Amino acid sequence: MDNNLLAELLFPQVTQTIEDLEQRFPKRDLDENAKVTRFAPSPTGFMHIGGLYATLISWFLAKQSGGVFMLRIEDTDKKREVENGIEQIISVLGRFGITFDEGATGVGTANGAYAPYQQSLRADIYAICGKELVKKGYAYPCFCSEDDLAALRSKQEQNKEDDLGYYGEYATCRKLTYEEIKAKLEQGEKFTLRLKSPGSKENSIKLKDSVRGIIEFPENIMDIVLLKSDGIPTYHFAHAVDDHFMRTTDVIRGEEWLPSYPIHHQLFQVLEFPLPRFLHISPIMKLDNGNRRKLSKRKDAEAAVSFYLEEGYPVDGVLEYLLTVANSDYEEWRMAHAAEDYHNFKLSVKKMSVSGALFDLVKLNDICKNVIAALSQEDVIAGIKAWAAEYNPEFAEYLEANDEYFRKTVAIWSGGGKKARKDIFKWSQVAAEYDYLYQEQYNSKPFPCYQLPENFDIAEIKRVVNEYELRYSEPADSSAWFAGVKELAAEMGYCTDMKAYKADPTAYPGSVADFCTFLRIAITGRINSPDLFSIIQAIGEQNTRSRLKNFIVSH
RNA sequence: GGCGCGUUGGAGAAGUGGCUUAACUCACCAGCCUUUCACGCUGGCAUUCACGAGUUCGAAUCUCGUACGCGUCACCA
Repeated sequence: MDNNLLAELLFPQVTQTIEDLEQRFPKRDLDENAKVTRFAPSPTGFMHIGGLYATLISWFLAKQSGGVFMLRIEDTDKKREVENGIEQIISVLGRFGITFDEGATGVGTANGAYAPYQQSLRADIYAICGKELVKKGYAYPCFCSEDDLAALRSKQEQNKEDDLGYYGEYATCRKLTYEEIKAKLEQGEKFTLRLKSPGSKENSIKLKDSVRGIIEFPENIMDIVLLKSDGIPTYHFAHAVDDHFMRTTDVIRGEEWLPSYPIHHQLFQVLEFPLPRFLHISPIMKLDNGNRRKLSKRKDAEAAVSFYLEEGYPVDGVLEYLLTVANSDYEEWRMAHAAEDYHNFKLSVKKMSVSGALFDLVKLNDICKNVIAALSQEDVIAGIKAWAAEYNPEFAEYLEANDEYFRKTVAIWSGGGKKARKDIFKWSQVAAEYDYLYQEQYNSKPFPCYQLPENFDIAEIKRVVNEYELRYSEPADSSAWFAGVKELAAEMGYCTDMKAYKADPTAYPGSVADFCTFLRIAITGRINSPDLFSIIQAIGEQNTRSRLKNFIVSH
């Protein structure tokens, strides 16, 4: 068959050639070490934490090499698409401080010389490449229906074939003559364009993955679909065409793409495109019934990036956690460069792990605690307000109306420095964790929620609280307050000298520490809280008294 | 089932043939500091690197096999 004739029959509207595309999208004028990377999501309205992870790595590698970072939208599956999908991706990434040098900026809009960056807008480009492959004898139209393909599969399953799919002898449409094709087209039959794979299982190909090293595969033999019947390309074809014409130097993507690498390798080969570098990222896993599995969109709330925003995790904390997953020596770097911006960390491809890391929320929390603890009071206030404005309007309203009081309460537990408290790791904790500070004015949560110590009798605790309430008078300052507490504690038999107490704990009902714990429980409802005196001072005498009384009557 | 990837402590991991009696971080435990709560500090936490065999004077590091886990085999990405 004359391939040129077939190409014209299939793509009569296409007049340009790959040569034209090479000129339209010229090679980039960049330093040879500069990396051009991209994030290429489908706009399904869901940003996975793994996607953020991949983005972060791609972004670092591009930026640190003086390269280019792009956003390409892979909207080739209209069924899964979601409204505002593109905007959501851009906005969520923006919240994490990730911006693009070029790429889609919204539906149909873009910034950069290699536009469009939205695959659904690049149909002409794929058609040109498709036509070229037909001319070279590397592609042909396939008229098989879904049913035909299903029948083929079950036949192959019965034959116990190792490879299921459209290939070799099974690829019936390969054998169609020009006349048969023409007749089908004239009857209005739709076709998919398939690769005519020149591969053989006997041959092997090698991938030099940037983190995994050399991986060997048998050559691809599948006649995969290049263009769907609606003319939209499949991922594989779009990847080869776009990453070539966008001049990507490093394809960074999830490990799930590894098995289809032979297809991509072959596509680059038949298209006569030079191969970019590849880096396959291991997935972020979760332990489920003793087994590891990928973080799942359906089962795990923490799989969604929006989760961290809603919960009020500081975005830098999330990013720093992801950095430790990428390069575990990030933590050492962070300790050595406490004040430095994490963007200055040199991300190393060599140090990236090959096996999938378990997502560790506890560690994330620890990192976020440190991030918040290092913040100035003003930044803490701003962080809380910004979070509340978006996710807890009721609390935001309260903060707005009680700004002065709110600032006073924040001063109790924040402010950075060496002795910073590490009570909270996300903004949503503020109202919950410090509910005793906002009880009278903002009742988002029922109070009290007393936590009682295990080794003391409730009657004894009540005795102490009652006595304290009777003697209570507004303290002048912190040391006067504590002196009073000590005096009463001693009077009630409690040991006020910690050293003496430790030497013989059985000689006393408890220590002054225990004594304070009782008061703390009555006033704050919990065993741990910031400095008690500061709290008393913030909430005022009246509230302090009523809480002490309330504790007694409610137990 | 085919193909591919992986397996160092509870978690993330460093380590690529002798410098490792396996770093560092989180978690956990003990203690110290301390006028409460924290913060901080010190110490403990793998006689051993999935298992088996081999190469070597020497192996977590090299080779082979086994087991287990994961991924993938669409007109989805």
